[in-house]
Amino acid sequence: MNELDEIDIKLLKLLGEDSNVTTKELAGRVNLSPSPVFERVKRLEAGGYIKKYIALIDAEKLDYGLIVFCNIRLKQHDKSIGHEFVTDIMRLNEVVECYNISGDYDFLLKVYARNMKHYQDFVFNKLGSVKSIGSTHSTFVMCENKNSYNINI
Amino acid sequence: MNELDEIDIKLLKLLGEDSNVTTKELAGRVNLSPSPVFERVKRLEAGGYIKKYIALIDAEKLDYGLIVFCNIRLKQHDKSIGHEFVTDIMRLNEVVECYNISGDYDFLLKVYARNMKHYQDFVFNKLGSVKSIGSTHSTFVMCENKNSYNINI
DNA sequence: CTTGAAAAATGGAGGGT
DNA sequence: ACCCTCCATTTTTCAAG
Repeated sequence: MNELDEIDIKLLKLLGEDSNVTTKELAGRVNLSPSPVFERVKRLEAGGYIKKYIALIDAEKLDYGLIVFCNIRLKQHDKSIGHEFVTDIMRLNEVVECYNISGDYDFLLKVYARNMKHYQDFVFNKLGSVKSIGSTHSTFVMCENKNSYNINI
Repeated sequence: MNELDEIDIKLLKLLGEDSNVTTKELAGRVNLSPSPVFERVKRLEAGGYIKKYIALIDAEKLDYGLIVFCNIRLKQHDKSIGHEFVTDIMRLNEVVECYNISGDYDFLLKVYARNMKHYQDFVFNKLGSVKSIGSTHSTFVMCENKNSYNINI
């Protein structure tokens, strides 16, 4: 699969906002019949343009109302320490996202916690036992103004 | 809807990772028949535990391979300036996420750009024309090690 | 891309524990 | 209150044109 035309882009946009639409509905939106739309979507899936389909779960409803961005500086910067850090961090289910970043810190984590007490416990007991960590700096989210989960095309 | 039992949590977990599973498949995973599973999922949707279903689009495939976390400090901190900033920022389609945060900066944006040149253009021309912004600080993502998009329960 | 038809999933009725 | 089996309807999926 090489190039996407405008209809493919439109389909990606629509599915990126709501994947529960029927092929029929999608077809109506792009002025085609269901079959070609079905084929296009399958092609977008096979080509890796659509990675997967997920349900978005409301973290607040599950009493995980606190979002924290946790900056992390490693003790050392060789490859094995970095790899060790990532595998350690992957096991922590409070960590939803992990990025290797430029700047003063090495990694940025997005963390979901129930409350401050829970976050404190996370930092002291869970991060505290990850040996590759040098120091951390937490930035607390006061309000999530926008999260589209996808590129806006 | 008040309490979730273990089966509901399991269903949320499964759907949060892959929402393309059939009710039958889900039923097998939680050792129930399709009907009660179907009813539970509908209850989870109606109760707001499942916010929506989306397709995850591969940004790199669409030539948006650069992720930047952009910290923003406002000029002033009254409510109307904050509101003005958020509405201005919402219009920028490079901005995927926007958080009101604690600390040295007021907002944290997650930005998708095609490349450095595009990001430079975004900062100078798009952020540059948002009057409420005082200063910015960009942190570039070198590697996205993990992104589960959902709470890990 | 269209039509059209087989296969499968959804979503509900009715009954049982 | 919760679950099950069964069935009509809708949707998906895949031919052939």
